[in-house]
Amino acid sequence: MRTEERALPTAPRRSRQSSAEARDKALAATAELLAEGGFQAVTMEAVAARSGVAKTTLYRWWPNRAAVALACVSARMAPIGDGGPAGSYRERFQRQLKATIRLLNSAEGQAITALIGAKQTDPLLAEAYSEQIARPRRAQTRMLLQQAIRAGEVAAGTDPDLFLDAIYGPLYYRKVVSGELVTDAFIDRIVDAAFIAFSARA
Amino acid sequence: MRTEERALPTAPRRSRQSSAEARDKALAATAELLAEGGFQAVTMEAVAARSGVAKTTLYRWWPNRAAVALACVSARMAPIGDGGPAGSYRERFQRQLKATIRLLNSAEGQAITALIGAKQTDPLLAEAYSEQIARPRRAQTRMLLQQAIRAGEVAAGTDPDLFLDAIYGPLYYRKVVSGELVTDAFIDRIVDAAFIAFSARA
Amino acid sequence: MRTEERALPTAPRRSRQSSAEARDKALAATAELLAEGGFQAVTMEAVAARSGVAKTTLYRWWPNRAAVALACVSARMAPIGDGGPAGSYRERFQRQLKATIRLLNSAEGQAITALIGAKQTDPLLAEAYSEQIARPRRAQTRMLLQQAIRAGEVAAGTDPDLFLDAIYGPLYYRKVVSGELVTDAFIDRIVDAAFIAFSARA
Amino acid sequence: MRTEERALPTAPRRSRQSSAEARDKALAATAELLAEGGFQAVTMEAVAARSGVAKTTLYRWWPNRAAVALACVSARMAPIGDGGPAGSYRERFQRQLKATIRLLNSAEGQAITALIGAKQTDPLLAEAYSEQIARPRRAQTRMLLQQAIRAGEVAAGTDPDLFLDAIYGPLYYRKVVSGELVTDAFIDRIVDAAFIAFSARA
DNA sequence: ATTTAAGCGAGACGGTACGTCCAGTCTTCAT
DNA sequence: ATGAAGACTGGACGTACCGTCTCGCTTAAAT
Repeated sequence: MRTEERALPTAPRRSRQSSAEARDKALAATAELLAEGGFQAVTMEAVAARSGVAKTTLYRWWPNRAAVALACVSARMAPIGDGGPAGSYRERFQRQLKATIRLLNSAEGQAITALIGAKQTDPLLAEAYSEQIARPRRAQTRMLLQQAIRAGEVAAGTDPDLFLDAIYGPLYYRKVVSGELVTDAFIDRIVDAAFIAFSARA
Repeated sequence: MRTEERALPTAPRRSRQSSAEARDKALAATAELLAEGGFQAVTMEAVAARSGVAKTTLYRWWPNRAAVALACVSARMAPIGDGGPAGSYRERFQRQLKATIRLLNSAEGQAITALIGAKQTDPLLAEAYSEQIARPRRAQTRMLLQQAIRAGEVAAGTDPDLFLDAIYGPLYYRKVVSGELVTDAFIDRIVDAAFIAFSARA
Repeated sequence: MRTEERALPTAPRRSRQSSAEARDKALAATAELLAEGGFQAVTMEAVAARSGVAKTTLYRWWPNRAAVALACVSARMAPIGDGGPAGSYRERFQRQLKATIRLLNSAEGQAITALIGAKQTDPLLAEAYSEQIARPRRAQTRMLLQQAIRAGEVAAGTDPDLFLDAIYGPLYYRKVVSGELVTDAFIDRIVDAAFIAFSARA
Repeated sequence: MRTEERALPTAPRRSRQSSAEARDKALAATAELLAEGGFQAVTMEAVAARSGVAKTTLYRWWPNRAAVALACVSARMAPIGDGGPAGSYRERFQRQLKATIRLLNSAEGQAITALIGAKQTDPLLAEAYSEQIARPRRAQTRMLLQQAIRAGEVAAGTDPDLFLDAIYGPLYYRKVVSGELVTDAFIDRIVDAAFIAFSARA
């Protein structure tokens, strides 16, 4: 079960009907290319050829291939769940992180890590990633944390970003930096550790 | 992709003087290019032009530009310190992480994060990165952790990789994924949390 | 970088104007562009942007950029003079050719030679050029020649086109084909030669 | 712009073999394209596609499509004849001009007039045209004229360029500027006129 | 002392993709 | 219902690097 679906900050404000059509065709083709060959396969030429949208039009709307891929991922990425209503907040976080790693391991997730990779050398992409991917997801997880704090499972004065980085950090670190497999057991123990360190009684 | 240089095919290795010379010139040029324009500037053409080493020769030793950059960084990166002898192991870890983030924030660090970015879509580079950068550093930090365990500051049964990912994960997460600034206070608190969660008495 | 679509410019100001008004504005803009950057600068996009006339409207009136430039030149080109009343017809022709070469050397003349260039690969433009530029001018010079014939300076049976091509040909040849400078002395001698060859006594 | 291939730097003792091969293939494809669709059809993309030579390589040797077409025409254009040995010099010039107009009316000639057109707005092409097409042909016709002068058919003091422009000018004028048909009779009469105007007795 | 071939510089080559410009067409919307 | 605004497809442009491929040259090792 999902919480209420928040609209992503993508507000397609278009004044031309056909522009939305071209945009949709382009993003659909991008999604196909992502699924087939990953981020590498998302070249402007390929998107243009696949979608029937002229390259000129692609460049009218996005400055480069990373922006296209980002728009595609951002538009299609399922919103983060709240881990369901059942169980403790510790368990809900564990479910949330497991959902996250499943997403990152999917074909769509390959696009996300590729975008994280690409933004290391592209400040504009980094900014766009923050706005469209990182911040919305962080906002959602922060809400769950605040509930956990109100429920007394996490200490009252806990810095939300510190806590969330403490649990999401190891996950992304393994996925993006060290390349080690992220197991459910790893997630359980990382979340356990955070709930110990930031427990109300600590 | 191979880590350092490729093995020469023939056993009777004629140690030609200039091969090492060409390799050194190439890496020196790479270091300059990294400093000047980051990883983006390290193209095979630029390295060849800058170093006076023929492109052919570069490809004889490295399969692509990422491998060259990796060899350069790997050769020049200072080994991780052990945090110095003074103070508790908690403090030594904090010093070690602060040294790490200073490295990542340097010009050389831009190359490292760029390589982490590039390896998201290049499995051979990912493997080479693991071999040359990640594993050696992890081995060093694991030794420090084992000392901390022997000293009783960390619980005896602690999984070293779990503990180390718990402290390095948030650091790299901020640097590579979220892009937020990594402050000394953040490091202190992350390490504090890990020492609480994995303390001997837990 | 923009994530979704780039911002559309605001405040679309639309006001209707008469067709003649649009045509005049377009030709005025064309004249400016011709003066600034020659025929190369006369693109439909540039004329539209400069004049405030929509590209659609330009295409309603002219089939392509060459036609626009031609219309501009044709509308603004001073009619050929008759060399003034004074002197012999030989001298009047010499004055007329000198005026022609001065025109061709002017900024407007650059447009004319560019149009002559463009019509080599554009039959419609070639036809339009003939109608609007070549024929009217030839008609004027033919009248002068007929006067010269009546005055006895040129032989009675002279084919007008042959005579006129004999004097205008070398001028345009130098200007358009060989690129050599056309001096007043060259014109004098070419006209002299024609008057010798086609003199009444020949 | 360079005429044929760009000057190799120093020490061109490198294998010119492969470069000549690519050059030949490119020019052969260009000739086909010229024959099929005229100068318009000679695009770098088309030459590359047709010849199997990479676009990069085309740009290595020629700066733009006009230069390619020029190199093609220049390499394949038959040298001007001397009009054959028989008859008077007047007749030899008439034969020479008739051969010239036949050339200009051929498929190859379309390329020449198109190049003359293109050079109106491309100074580098204009220079290359002069060097490779105009000057060599003028040198040949000037030799014939000098023989005519020595033979007493043309006055001794005649300026060669003036005489030659007087006969070639009307030909090119009709072909390039006015678009009128150039008949054999027209050529005969133009040459007659020049021989009258510049006759030894004049 | 003479081969001999590995390693080298130089750089041309076929390619892929880039990002841009402009052409000419088509749709929408305001007046 | 006209015409300005401007989005669209499409073709070609000229550039940057890629990774591959001869070439000859140099020189150390093995004769």
